[in-house]
Amino acid sequence: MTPFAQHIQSILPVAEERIALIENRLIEKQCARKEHFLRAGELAKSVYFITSGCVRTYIYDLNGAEHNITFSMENWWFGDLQSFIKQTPASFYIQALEPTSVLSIHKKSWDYLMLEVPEFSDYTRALFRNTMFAHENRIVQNLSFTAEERYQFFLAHYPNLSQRISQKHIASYIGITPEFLSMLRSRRTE
Amino acid sequence: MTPFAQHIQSILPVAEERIALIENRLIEKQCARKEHFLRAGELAKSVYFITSGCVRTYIYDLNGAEHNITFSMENWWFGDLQSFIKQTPASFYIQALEPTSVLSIHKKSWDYLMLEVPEFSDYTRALFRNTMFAHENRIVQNLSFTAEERYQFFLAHYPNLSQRISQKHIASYIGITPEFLSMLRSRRTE
DNA sequence: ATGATTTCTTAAACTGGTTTAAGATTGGTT
DNA sequence: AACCAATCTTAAACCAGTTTAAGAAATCAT
Repeated sequence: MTPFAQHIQSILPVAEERIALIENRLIEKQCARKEHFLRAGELAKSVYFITSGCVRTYIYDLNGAEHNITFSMENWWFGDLQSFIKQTPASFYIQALEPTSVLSIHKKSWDYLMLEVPEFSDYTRALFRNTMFAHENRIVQNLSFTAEERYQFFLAHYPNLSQRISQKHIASYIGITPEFLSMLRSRRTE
Repeated sequence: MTPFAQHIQSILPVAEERIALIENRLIEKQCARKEHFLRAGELAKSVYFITSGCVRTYIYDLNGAEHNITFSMENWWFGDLQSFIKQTPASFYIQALEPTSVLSIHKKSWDYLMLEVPEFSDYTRALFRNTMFAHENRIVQNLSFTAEERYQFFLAHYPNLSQRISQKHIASYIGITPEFLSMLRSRRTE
């Protein structure tokens, strides 16, 4: 069984020949480190499932500073979903942090599967629900955790990622400067 | 047509007799100002659609300070969805800010409708997707906006709410103290 | 209406996190 | 191996937002 099929099975049980209907629509693609899958202003024509590597999704604020919104790694989907679903211009940049291999699905295939393969719409409903919960938890943390607590939570919940991603990017993700993160870390190990 | 039926129609087209199947499962309920629909630790047995009034969803942090996570008003659903869907203990408190009338749906009715009424599962998929997008936008704002920008965004996007809700609660929602919000406001009108 | 309670404002002292800057360390490229 | 660029660290000055406190204004209950 492919990693993608295993992933679907981990979310909800689907017969293998039905999974094949989905996999037929996926297209393999590679991106080198630092290459972009998407830039703000473009139209998101696909979303992507990572088979190896990792990416960051980020924006620029009004002062031109970058803010990392999400990291994604193996067996996660990524993409600018609002742009993809509504077919409006993207607000996110998405960049490979490592050489990254993905399975991409085009909007036309997505719409086809949503109509014709009920298992796919069940699967995406579960994905969206999980994402909604994850986002809700992150909002709660942003409102009620200190910088140090957000950093500890990140370490505890994404131990793999914290090895693979530079502190600069982690700092941006939890909403602090790299200098302050460096200070938090030295304070911890003293 | 009832306000609830109108609401569904505004999300996706559904035949009126199918909407009736959903409405049959809804139960009217009232809460006085300051009463709670739910408390952290309880099991969320229902979620609620507001026909009049408004509520706040909030948590306590480790220091015992409250943080408002969401406000909800007419034609919005509210509830601790993670508790409701997963049937785990709630992490949120939900309190009426005004005398509030709701239509509640019990978990058993929800599960029934999800299985037996495809229009309902389509409708909830759309709701979840919209909520996911709204949460994503809020995360972006929390990372990239200043307190003043978050306040201006709140005023622009929820003009009704900002009339009905105390500044203390708005301050908590945007993640600042009431004193600092008061200062921002006086600075603006100078 | 009246008093009691909660909310809002103002202001001074304070703190968590930023900015600036410069040096040390790591990593990528040839 | 050696260079160049990017990342990480440290530290001092700084600022956005908090804390504390006390008075003014609005809201609530009787």
